[in-house]
Amino acid sequence: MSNAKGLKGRETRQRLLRVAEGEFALHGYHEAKISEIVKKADLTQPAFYLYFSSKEAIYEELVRQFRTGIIDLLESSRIEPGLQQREIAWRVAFVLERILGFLNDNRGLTQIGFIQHPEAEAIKKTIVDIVASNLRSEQELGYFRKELDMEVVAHSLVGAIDRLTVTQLLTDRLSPKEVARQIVDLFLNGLQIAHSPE
Amino acid sequence: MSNAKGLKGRETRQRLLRVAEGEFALHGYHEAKISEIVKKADLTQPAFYLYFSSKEAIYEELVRQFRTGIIDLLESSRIEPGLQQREIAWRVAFVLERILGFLNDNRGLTQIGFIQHPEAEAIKKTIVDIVASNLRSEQELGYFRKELDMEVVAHSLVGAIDRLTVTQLLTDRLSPKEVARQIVDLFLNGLQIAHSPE
Amino acid sequence: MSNAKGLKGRETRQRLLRVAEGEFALHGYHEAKISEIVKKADLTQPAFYLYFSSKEAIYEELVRQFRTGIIDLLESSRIEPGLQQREIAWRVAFVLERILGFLNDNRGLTQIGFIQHPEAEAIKKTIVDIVASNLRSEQELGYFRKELDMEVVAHSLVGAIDRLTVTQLLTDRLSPKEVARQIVDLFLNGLQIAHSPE
Amino acid sequence: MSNAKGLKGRETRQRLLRVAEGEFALHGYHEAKISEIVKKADLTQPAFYLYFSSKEAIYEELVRQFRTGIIDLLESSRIEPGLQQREIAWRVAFVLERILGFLNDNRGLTQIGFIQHPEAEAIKKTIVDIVASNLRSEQELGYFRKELDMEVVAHSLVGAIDRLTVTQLLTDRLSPKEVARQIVDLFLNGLQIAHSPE
DNA sequence: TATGAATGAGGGTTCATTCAT
DNA sequence: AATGAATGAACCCTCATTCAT
Repeated sequence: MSNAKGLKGRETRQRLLRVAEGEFALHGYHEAKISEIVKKADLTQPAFYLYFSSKEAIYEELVRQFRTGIIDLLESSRIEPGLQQREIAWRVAFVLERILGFLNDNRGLTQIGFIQHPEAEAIKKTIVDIVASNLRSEQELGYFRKELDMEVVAHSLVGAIDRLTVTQLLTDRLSPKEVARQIVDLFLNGLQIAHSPE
Repeated sequence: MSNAKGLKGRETRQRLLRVAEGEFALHGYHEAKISEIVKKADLTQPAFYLYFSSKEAIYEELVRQFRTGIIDLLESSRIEPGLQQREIAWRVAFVLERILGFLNDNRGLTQIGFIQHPEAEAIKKTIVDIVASNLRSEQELGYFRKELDMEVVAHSLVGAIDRLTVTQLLTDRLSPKEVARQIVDLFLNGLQIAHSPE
Repeated sequence: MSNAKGLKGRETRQRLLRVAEGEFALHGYHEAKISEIVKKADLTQPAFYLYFSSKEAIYEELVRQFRTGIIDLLESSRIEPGLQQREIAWRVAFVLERILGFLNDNRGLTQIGFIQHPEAEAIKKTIVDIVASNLRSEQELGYFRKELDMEVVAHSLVGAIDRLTVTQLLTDRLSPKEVARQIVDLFLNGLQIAHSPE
Repeated sequence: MSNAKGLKGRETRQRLLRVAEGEFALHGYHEAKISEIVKKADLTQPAFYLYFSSKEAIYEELVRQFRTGIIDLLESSRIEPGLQQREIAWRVAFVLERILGFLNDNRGLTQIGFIQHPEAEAIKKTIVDIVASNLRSEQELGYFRKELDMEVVAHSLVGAIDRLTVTQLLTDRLSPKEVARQIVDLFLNGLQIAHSPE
């Protein structure tokens, strides 16, 4: 329950977090068992409660780790104004790649905080807000079509990220860079062949 | 376990299914309690087992209802070839609207079979396959850009549907028709203002 | 609960008894399920209670059938006095064969009333009493050795019958006649080669 | 499930085994309740599952204890060849007394493993095999009558042991020694007064 | 004579959590 | 910093039995 200051204590705590991450990611909150976590961490059940006050507490801590990570990333990725039209694609792709890279590098946390936890909804909402705000800036600068509702677009983007993360990234089918490229191409240019509006 | 033939039996069974749908949708599989389901259905626990062999069995039946519904819908929505370029948007929007309408009309089932059940992943994959196959037909007919990987596009589309369903549809913010319109506009035309390719 | 007088009723009752005999014999009292009995008798559960007041009631009735049968048999088999020494073996073998024949012809009842029911102990005790009484008569007439405790002998005899019934009779390895012959030979003459007591 | 290593744990485990032995012996498998066992062992139900994985598991362990005990006893009791005719009776009586002593000293286990468990049949078969093999040796050495089927004799002997254990031993009517003496006398010499075969 | 529908009572088992050391 | 031992609180499920028709 205390943050146990000694070195050994800190290590044990980390071990529990890492094992728990794996178990939660794999089985979900309910099917993940404290008994299994401590066994894999080479500890007894009471020891668990030396470091975390409850099963929920460690789960929440993992969610917090995810949220902090992703939010920090997004905050530091605001696209500065004043870009040229053609630079935008590059810039957006770059930000997207960083996000996907983060998800890819933190698969357990992603599974927990981006997919299964009830709060995933809230986290996604936060992302959507940031993205939508970015998009609106560009829109006002005349880069994007005026008639689009940028909140809907942002939700769609997050949806695409979600699905492609689960099906391509976490299954090692595509790299973050490749996924980013395809999303950007699709979202910027759409499906249809541009028909010269004469 | 048996399908109890009389009229009353059938009604009771339906009542259990409807109540269970609500409970599972609201609380998820584990937090949903048989005791609560039967209480809301005005029955005792043993009565439950007259109609379903286990908690899992009724959950699976609900998932099956969802899958059957959505798959049937998709199968009957294949876009026939030979459309004009500008008809496509209409047609796609129409199909999309039907899908969103189904999700909207079956909120409990959607929550269970499209979001929370492990098999949701498989169901989405099936949808993706059908959609991708449709898209590739159009692509070969020259309507869509050759350089797009239609599987990735299909995943993105499903992701967008997923997110917009949860955030707009199930929260009564937008109607199926409106969501469909926006998705189609975004996916067909993209974000950027078409720059006349001189 | 009533003895249901009509013909059809009597038939149904018999069917239930026969099916129950099989189920109880095969699975024992607790593992035998009313649901299974009625299913095999092509009836519904409430119908069962038209003929028997409870699960225990039908079980007891079967035990009663067994006890009545075997006791009647024994009562009618008292060995009349005045036999010659060498006739005794024949006579005893005959009685034994009848008993074994009864057990063999009523396998289900035997399993229930002779092996598994708590009252089997009492039934065996009754048999032992009758047999011991018979044996003591012969003993007093000078046919059997004076130093033997006939109650112990009777218990041993019943034990032999028990085991040989289960292992030889009910498995169709030996016939009642053959089992009777061997038991009589063993119990009358013993294992050892008679050493002429010079 | 685990063998809980500390001293206290081992004691608790033994307590559970002893209490369970009594309950199973008295009521049989189905009527014996875990709730009653733990109450008599001064524990709560979950504690039971610290030591045994299920109700069946502890029952099986008791059966195993019985089987191991009796088989070990029998294995160490093979009658060595080369005995004089008149020593045989002594020797057989001694072995029998040991067996009956074991049954007498382990009444709960005997009830469970020798009487009520389905496997009792198999255990008895094992005993019969060992006994029959012993008997056949003596028979070949000319001590016992050639015309006897020793398997049948062995079954009869086990039957006698069974019945006399239940009716005399477990009811404190006769001692193991006395029961052994009577069985040996009966089985070796038979009922009839040896008629000098002149 | 029989059935469709339902229930009361109880049983085994699991799991997060705590006490005492 | 950690463990052996134990528990409170639930939950799913089964089965004999009954009600109403």
